[in-house]
Amino acid sequence: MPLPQTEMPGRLQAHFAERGIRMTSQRRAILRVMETASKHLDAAQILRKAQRLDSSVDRSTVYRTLRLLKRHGLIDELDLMHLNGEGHYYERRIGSDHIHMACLRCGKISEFVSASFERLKDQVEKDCRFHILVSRLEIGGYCAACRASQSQSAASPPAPPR
Amino acid sequence: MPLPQTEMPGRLQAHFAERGIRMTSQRRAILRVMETASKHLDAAQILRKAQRLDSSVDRSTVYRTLRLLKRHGLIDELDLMHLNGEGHYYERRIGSDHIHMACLRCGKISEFVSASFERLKDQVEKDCRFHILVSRLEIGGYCAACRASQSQSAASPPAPPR
DNA sequence: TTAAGTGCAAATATTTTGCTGTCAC
DNA sequence: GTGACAGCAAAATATTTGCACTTAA
Repeated sequence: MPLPQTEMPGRLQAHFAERGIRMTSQRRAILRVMETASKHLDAAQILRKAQRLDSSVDRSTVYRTLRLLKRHGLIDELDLMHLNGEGHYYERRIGSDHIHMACLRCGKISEFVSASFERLKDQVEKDCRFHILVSRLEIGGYCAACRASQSQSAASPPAPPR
Repeated sequence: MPLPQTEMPGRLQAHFAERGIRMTSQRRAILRVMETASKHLDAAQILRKAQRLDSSVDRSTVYRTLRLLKRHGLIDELDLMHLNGEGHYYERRIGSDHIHMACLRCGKISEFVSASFERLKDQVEKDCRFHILVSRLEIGGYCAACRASQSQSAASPPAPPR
């Protein structure tokens, strides 16, 4: 009886095993961090969290493992509009792609799943005869809350747009 | 008699004048580079080209000017799937957004304008009540040519997908 | 005149690499 | 046993900043 496709704990580790990729204590820690992360961690955060599980985890191992996960299409790399610095954020790839929206005023990141997005990608594949492996749609602007407060008051100091 | 809206040389400089932004010889050089660029320059390339027009242009001025242009929505910042290194690419914002597709095998960048993309953004604005200022859709995968050659021969050594 | 802009050098931030030793299989 | 993986330190890459001087408006 097949297990459900999404959110299964240990899915990343299972992937490694299936593909014959060697498992180490350090990788186990990093994979667990990625599996249990609620959202959008950058390399430094992943390092810190992984070190709590295995204090020997080194920064370079984090980068090497992230590269491995990326190459295998198991995680996605995001910019989130570079709201803080020039680094990248990572998230597990689960199910269908979603759009990331970053509020340039309050910094909130929201996500949006849209059938139109899937259709758009299908159109690209067909019209451009391009085989899509990764796709990233990131949007910057003002979220509903900030639009409201912005139009009413110039009182609360907005975070400067980058 | 009004000049055409697109591709008008000096358009960026005109923008600066309209908005009362101070013009300097260095900025003039950088703006000219952005205006005449065929495509997708990174900061180092912009620096080199600008220095040919005004040898005094410094790297920091390039970064400062790019930030200014970004803030004013006159250029877009791209990753192009980080095919070479972690830097960014810049292009003038002209007319409607386009999708960037990066071939992970041959490195070719292609572009695609799609009405569906515009509709998708409209949907996001409405459904999420989010006011979009910038959007970036980048796709990585295999272009038509590489799909063809890849399925037939393992002869030509593919550029490794990072 | 003077606020804004600049070059220069140094700092910061992020990611990668070389090397040598270790460990999973 | 051995090839893949690890830590460590140092390098490479990309971008930003502090400061004193210059310049556009």
